[in-house]
Amino acid sequence: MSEDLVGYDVRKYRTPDGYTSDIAVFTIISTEVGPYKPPEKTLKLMLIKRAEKTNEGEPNIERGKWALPGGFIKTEETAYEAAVRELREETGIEGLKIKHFGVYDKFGRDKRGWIISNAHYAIVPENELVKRRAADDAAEVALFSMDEVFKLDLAFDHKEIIDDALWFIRKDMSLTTLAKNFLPKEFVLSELQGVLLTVMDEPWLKLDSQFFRKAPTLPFIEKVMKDGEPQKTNRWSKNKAQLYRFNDFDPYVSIYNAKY
Amino acid sequence: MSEDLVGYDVRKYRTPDGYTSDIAVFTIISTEVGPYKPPEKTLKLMLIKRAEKTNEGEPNIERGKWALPGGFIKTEETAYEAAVRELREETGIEGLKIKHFGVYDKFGRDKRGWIISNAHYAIVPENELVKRRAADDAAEVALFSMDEVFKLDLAFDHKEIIDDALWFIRKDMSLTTLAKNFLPKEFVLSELQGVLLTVMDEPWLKLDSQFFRKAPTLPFIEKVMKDGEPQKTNRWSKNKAQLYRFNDFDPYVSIYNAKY
DNA sequence: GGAATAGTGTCTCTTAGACACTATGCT
DNA sequence: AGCATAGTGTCTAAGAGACACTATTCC
Repeated sequence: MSEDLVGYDVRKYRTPDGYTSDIAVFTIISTEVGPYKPPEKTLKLMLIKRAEKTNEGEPNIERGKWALPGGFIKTEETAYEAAVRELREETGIEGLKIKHFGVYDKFGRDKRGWIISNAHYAIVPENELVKRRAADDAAEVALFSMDEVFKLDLAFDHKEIIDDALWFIRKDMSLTTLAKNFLPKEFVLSELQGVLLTVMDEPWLKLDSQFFRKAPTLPFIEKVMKDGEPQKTNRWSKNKAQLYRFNDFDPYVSIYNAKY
Repeated sequence: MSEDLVGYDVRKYRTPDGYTSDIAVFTIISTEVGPYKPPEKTLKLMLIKRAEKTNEGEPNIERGKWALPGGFIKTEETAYEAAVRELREETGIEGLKIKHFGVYDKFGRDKRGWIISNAHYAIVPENELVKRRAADDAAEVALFSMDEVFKLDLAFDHKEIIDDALWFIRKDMSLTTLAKNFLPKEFVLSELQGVLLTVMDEPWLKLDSQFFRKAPTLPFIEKVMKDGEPQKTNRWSKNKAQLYRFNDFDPYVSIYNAKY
């Protein structure tokens, strides 16, 4: 502690015992259900199984339980930078959407002392997940659907953090173009529909005729064109389908002129 | 630090030197412009002037500059609880809307060491602000309009925090019923219009005929009734105006079915 | 032809947006 | 009467929602 801090009552203003970043890594996994059919999509969360022993051979805290990847923040690093670094260390992936969504600082949440955790969520396109690998004190890495996650024995207060992460993902999926982080650069309307349906539950998304009419008019996506010709693919169907991409339009909505 | 933490490299995983809460206290001040006229409303922020000396007589850090109220978090307290406590200590007000919106943990933001700040915003209805008083190391308290705030010499990285707070207030005003925290329990449509206009800038809000037609249909406000009769007031006009209140409806919007 | 994906045609009903108009009450 | 606030009447055009219909391609 620097000398300027003398004069503050240490008993009253205790400094934290640790400062960490945790990351809820989400992806949407496509399960092929047959040729020329859009695959089923499921939202999955990456968790690691905590090792039995630390690197020093001591019994690890919360050993054997499933936990969010994360760890202590290094000197001269912010919580966000630590999240980026840890995601790279534990999965080998870079350049992803990472967002800070909360602070968990309740005394007693970690038995080792007053440990403050900064919670982030990250979105990984599924094709990037191939090269993931366990690291450091992580014994095992696995993907779970949300149903499965809440049946697990989770470490620390990670159940609460995951609950909150899910809430933020749903909110940001509705209010921002977060969906683009789950999709390839160029995609087909049924892929967008599939991603939205893994998280949102609005009737017009399910009715094809409504969705296919409305979606092309959304101001934040546009047809992929090449030499003046619209580009199409038959990735998922016998019939060719138009490719779309997200543009830079920044949507803004308000409850005061929404539909209800 | 508890014994379970031995084994972690202290040079690599430095613990923070301090953990604080800062609060951006907003209010909307009405300036009377004449009898039977709706008052002009202005968004204001409460700031305190940092004292020249600490309680111990030492020269204070960032002395003389204007700063957000806040302070160190006590043992076994969360950042949110500290914000509630500090707002009470510095203004004498309780039971307000307080929301955490960010963490400021960049190394070097405070010259005393690695001090992490949890930023909150709070909304105060203007009539509550009468009883405010300076406290602790605060020499002076004052309200500033946003124009004035950004001309001041602000302490630490508080300019950045205030910028962000303003962004969150605007967003939450559009997306939640935050406006109700600026209004009395029962209000008149022109009051709601005034509050929204201090922060938002949408054309239909300014056009009376559109606003007065649309607002009564919003699902989250309702007419105040008494004995089956709609309650009216002539608080602001010669003509009697209908009173409204917020109900418990929780609005939900999405960019995918909004208007553009 | 059959089956599946990817759309389009057309109708109805509601709402946004614009602008003129009425209602009330104080001076 | 004049003026200010607080609304309402009425028209037009755009969009939501529903359902039937077409288009393409593989088997």
